[in-house]
Amino acid sequence: MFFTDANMNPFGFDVGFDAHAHGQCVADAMTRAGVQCDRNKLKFTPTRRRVLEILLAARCALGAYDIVKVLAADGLGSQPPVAYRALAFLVKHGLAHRLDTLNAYIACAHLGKSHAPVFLICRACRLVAESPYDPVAGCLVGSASTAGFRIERVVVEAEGLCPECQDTAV
Amino acid sequence: MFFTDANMNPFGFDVGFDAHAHGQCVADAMTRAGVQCDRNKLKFTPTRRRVLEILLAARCALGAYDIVKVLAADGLGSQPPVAYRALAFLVKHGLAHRLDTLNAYIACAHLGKSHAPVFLICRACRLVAESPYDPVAGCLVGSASTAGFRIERVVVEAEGLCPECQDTAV
DNA sequence: AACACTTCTGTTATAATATAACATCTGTTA
DNA sequence: TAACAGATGTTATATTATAACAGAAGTGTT
Repeated sequence: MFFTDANMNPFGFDVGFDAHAHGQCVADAMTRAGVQCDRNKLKFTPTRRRVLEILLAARCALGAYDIVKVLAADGLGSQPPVAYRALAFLVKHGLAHRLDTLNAYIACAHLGKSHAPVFLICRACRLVAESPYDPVAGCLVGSASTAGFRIERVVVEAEGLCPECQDTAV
Repeated sequence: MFFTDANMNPFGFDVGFDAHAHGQCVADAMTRAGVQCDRNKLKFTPTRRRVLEILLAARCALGAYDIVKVLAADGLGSQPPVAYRALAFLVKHGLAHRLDTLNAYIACAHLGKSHAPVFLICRACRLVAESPYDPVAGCLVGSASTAGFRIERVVVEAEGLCPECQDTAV
């Protein structure tokens, strides 16, 4: 796993689901997601549930078509729009994130907290560490708005190798 | 244009080619690119030249297939790999950048200086401001390496509206 | 219950982005 | 000149994403 200190590093990165009973962790996250949807009067439908479950279980970034395959195997819709719609819902409501540098999706590791996330992405195993606070965005927003630019979204993604992959990967 | 103070804001963003004789500016940038290629023993072939010229002239982010269309009109290769190869060359050697949030490409606004760029991207007009220094990366790299993660590349892209587009765009 | 309304689902088709693979050409160097 | 590395041209295909429309399911109103 990435970090030893209670799964956190000083910067606040959190791998989310590692070095523990993962099944329980997924279940907990699903419960929290359900509560959050209820509170916000969002419909946590079977497809949306299942897609979040798939992302949580995977622990690493999945492409939309990876999701399509699993859904099809499950007997849920087997066409791309089914997965894309569920992913759009999850991303819109902060239950998952899209990684623009990978064209991939990952479950949110900080459910419930509003945040502009920062990612560390291992290019070998695709494991992703997510930090909930974004020092960059803060800095950028102030500076850009001084210049008259109105920032709506900041993407910060760092690619590299996680400790596990540094020996084996090229 | 974005910034009034000599085309720079306090953060260092630079739109590169605005509010001036753009043709001359493109020509200058092409010359600098040529010099840089010579110095590094890189082959600045006609297709590569032309693609950089197209990006410089456009001033905003272009998709690979925008390039393909122009190349085809020029009688240079008309198939996608022609454009992708030239873009790969330009990006690899720092003459252009890829914007991962847009799947688009833009000429480098800071030729010759090695830099990990930060972008402000207007989602309406696709004009892009580029900062050559990356305070984020510095911060991230230190923190991530403490955690054992080896960062190889950091992507920082802020999307929003430039001053020109804030009134007209939704 | 019947209705209008909105949202979600299922499906077909297609758009947009990107690369694999291979033959050929070109310049450089031994 | 032969051998090599790298650049180009071309065909085909992979990968990622969305448009469009019909139908089903929930919600609220009369």
